[in-house]
Order: sequence, then structure tokens, then C-alpha cells
Amino acid sequence: MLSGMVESGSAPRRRGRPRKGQSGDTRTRIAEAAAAEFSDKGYDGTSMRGIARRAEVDAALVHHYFETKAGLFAEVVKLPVRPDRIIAAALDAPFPELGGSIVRTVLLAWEDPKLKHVGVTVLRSVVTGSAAGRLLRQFLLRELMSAVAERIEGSGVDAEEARGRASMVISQIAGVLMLRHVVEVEPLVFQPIEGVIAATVPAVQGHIEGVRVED
Amino acid sequence: MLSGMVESGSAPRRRGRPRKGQSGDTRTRIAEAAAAEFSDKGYDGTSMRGIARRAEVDAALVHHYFETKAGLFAEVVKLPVRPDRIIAAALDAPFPELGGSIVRTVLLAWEDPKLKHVGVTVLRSVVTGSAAGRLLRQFLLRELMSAVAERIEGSGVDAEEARGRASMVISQIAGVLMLRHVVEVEPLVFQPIEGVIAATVPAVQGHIEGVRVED
DNA sequence: CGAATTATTCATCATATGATGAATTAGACG
DNA sequence: CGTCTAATTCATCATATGATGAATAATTCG
Repeated sequence: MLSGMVESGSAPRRRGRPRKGQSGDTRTRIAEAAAAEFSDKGYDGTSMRGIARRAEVDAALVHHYFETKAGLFAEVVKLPVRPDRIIAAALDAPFPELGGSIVRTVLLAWEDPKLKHVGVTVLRSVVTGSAAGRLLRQFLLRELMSAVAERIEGSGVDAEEARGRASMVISQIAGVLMLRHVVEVEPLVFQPIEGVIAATVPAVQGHIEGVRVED
Repeated sequence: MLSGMVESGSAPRRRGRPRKGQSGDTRTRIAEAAAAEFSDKGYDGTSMRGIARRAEVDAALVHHYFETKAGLFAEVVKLPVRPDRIIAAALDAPFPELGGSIVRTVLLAWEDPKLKHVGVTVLRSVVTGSAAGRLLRQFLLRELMSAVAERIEGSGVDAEEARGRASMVISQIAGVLMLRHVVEVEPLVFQPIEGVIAATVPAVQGHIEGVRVED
């Protein structure tokens, strides 16, 4: 065995700058590796070294491009989409179809793998309550939830009631996203998305309209 | 950290076995500290030293009582609950009231702080996908979800459809538990539990009965 | 060409962690 | 009393982690 040889396949990479064209956009490769890693293992479970390994790059290079781990995370989570925009569009629907519009919009968006990666990361870190997650939580709740609440309020419900309904809407959608994309529960993962939507819409519309059980 | 200096108040505890009556059941104190810590920070985020600190005890003592971290975790999430029993009882209800029974049972159970601690821990680690969580996930899905599915199937729905409905039931309940107890979203946290139940039941009953939207 | 810049790896640090074994003090039991 | 065992802290290890500062090799630009 030659001196530098390390076990599995990975040739000990050369030391300086590589000749042109050799490596595609490394920075992007790292960011993508990070997204995947964060999505798989959550913020705390992910290590800079793990990201480096996945990107086939030295760990120091990760630090070179993105100063700190938190920085990397921030950049990864800085969505390729503007969730507030998406939701805003979804909210622009007549009241009786609001549920359908929201559910369809959100669930379809999550079918896009890129958005799903980020979404899973966000959900995970919100649930984890990690330092990184606290900011996201604030954003999600302030921006998204109150957007929904305001739309409901706009149809003649008082503010407090509207917030209650909005949180139920979110609870149902979050539950489905969790089971389908994060926990990956059997029936939900393999069902075609249209089926999931069809099953989710009535519940959400019910929440929007404030269906309650009487004691 | 400087070695000997102990900042806030805590006198450097004495070294051998303490005189009688001095310390209540230390083992239990540690287990409770662990439960709280796991519930707050998730499996990975929790450290043996952190638990020790919370229990006001040397870290080695934690290892003395519970060999490994995984062992401690197992013991903590095992303790007070037999979720299968709880669910089984909830499933023993006439079909039109099934939703109410399940929702009421589960949501009320979670109002008990002890169970809540464990529950939050379980949810967190299932979502996190940590090593510890994988076992729990299997258990939850196999035991709980298929219990619900079988009950639904028992009312004359085919097996596949029943599993689909069961997963929707769980998605709704999980969503509410998440928002109320894990993420602690404003409106849901402060609402009286009866209000939350009233808002959740119709959605869940709808899932049980397989309400769909037609295209 | 030569200097500056960029892309990359290497070597290393300080810290936190899970774990282990020894030391110390007290109660239990004969 | 003396011995055994239980409860407790202390000292330490090996490892992983985030981070930093070289060192090295290529590209760019004046």
C-alpha cells in the first residue's frame, strides 16, 4: 500500500487549487450537501465534517465559504422561495374554497424536492427547539399563521377566534407534512399527492369555518 | 471553565455517601431531571452532564444508576405510560363517537405534566430521526396507528383505505399535540383544553368516516 | 512575467461529551 | 467492633466537534 492511501476509494485529494473545470461549483455543492445533511439529521445532528464528507471536500473549506455553522444553516434555509408570497397567493381565494387553495398550494409546493429539503429542515429545527429553530419559529408563526388568521378575520370573525381557527388549520397541515415528509409514515408517503390533498381539504375547510362539536 | 471555581451558590458537595435522609430518592431525582432535559432539548441536545447539573449531582452518579445515556433514555420514555392501553380504551366506542373518544383521551392524557414530558420527548425524537427515535417510531406506527386502522377496518372499510384514514387521524392529532405542547403556539397553548378538543373532534371524526373532496 | 487572489488541504486548538475506575464517606449487618 | 456494600464525588480518557491559521497550488490581472 502506498503511504497516503486511505481505505475506501477516496483518493487523498491534492493540496492546492485544482486545475480549471475539475470541480464544478464547489460552493454550491457544499450548500447542497449541507441542505441534505440538515434535512436528514437536523441542525444539531449535522456536523461540519459530515457536510464536508458528503461534499467530498475538506472540512476547512466549508468554513472557508460559510464562516460558521449557523451561517451555513441560515444560507441553506434562506428559501429558494418566499413562503409568505406563496401563502399570500393561496389566501387569495373565495371563502368556501380557501381550504382547498391553502392545502393544495402548500402540499404541492412540498412535492418539489428542493423545497422539501428546506422544509424538512425547518420543521425539524422548529420542533427541536434548537437555537437555530427559534428564529424560524418566530418567522413562521408571525408571518404565516397571522396571514391565515387575518384572512379568516376578514370574513367577519373576531380576531381571537380567527387566531384559534388559524392555528387549527396549521395544526392539520403541519401534521400531514410531518407524517408524509418528516416521519415518512407508510400510507401517507406512498399515496399520490392528490389523494392526500383530497383527504386534507375538508378538515382544513372545517377549521376555517370554525366547525365545533357541541358539549 | 476554571476547575475549582463554582460560580453560582452551589457549594462543592461532600465526597462520600451522604448522611441519611439528606437526599431523597436520588435515582428518581435523576430520572426526573433527565425526563425534563430530554423533553426540553431532545435526545441529542441533552448531555449527561446537563442532567447531572439539573439533578444537582455529579455526572458520574448518573452513569452509576443508569449505565449509558441510551439506557437512561429508554427508562425515561418507558416509565409511566402504556400508550397501547390508553388507545385501546379510547377505541372502545361506537363509531359515530370514535373521533370524540380518541381525541378526548389523547388530548386529556397529554394535559398530565408527567405524561406530557415523556410525550414531548417521544415526539421530538421521532421527528429528529435520532437513533433513539427510530425504535419509538416503529412502536408508535405499528402499535398505535395499526390499532386505529383495525378499528376503522372493523366497520367495513377495506384495509388499505382504513390505513389511509388512520394516518389522517394521526396527522391531525399529532399536529395539535405538536403545536400545543412541542412548538407551543400561542393560541393553542392558552386555550382551555376543552376548546381544543371541541375544535379537533370534527376533523378527526371526518377522517375516520373518510370524508373526501370530489375533484 | 510577477503579484495578488482564489481554491483547496493540513495541522492544530480549545472545548464538550460519554464513559470508566478509583477514592471517599456512610449505612447495614454480623 | 469489623467488614461489606451503597452512595457519592474526583480524575481522567478517548473521541468528536467548531474553529483558525498556515501551507500549497492554480487562476487572474496589471
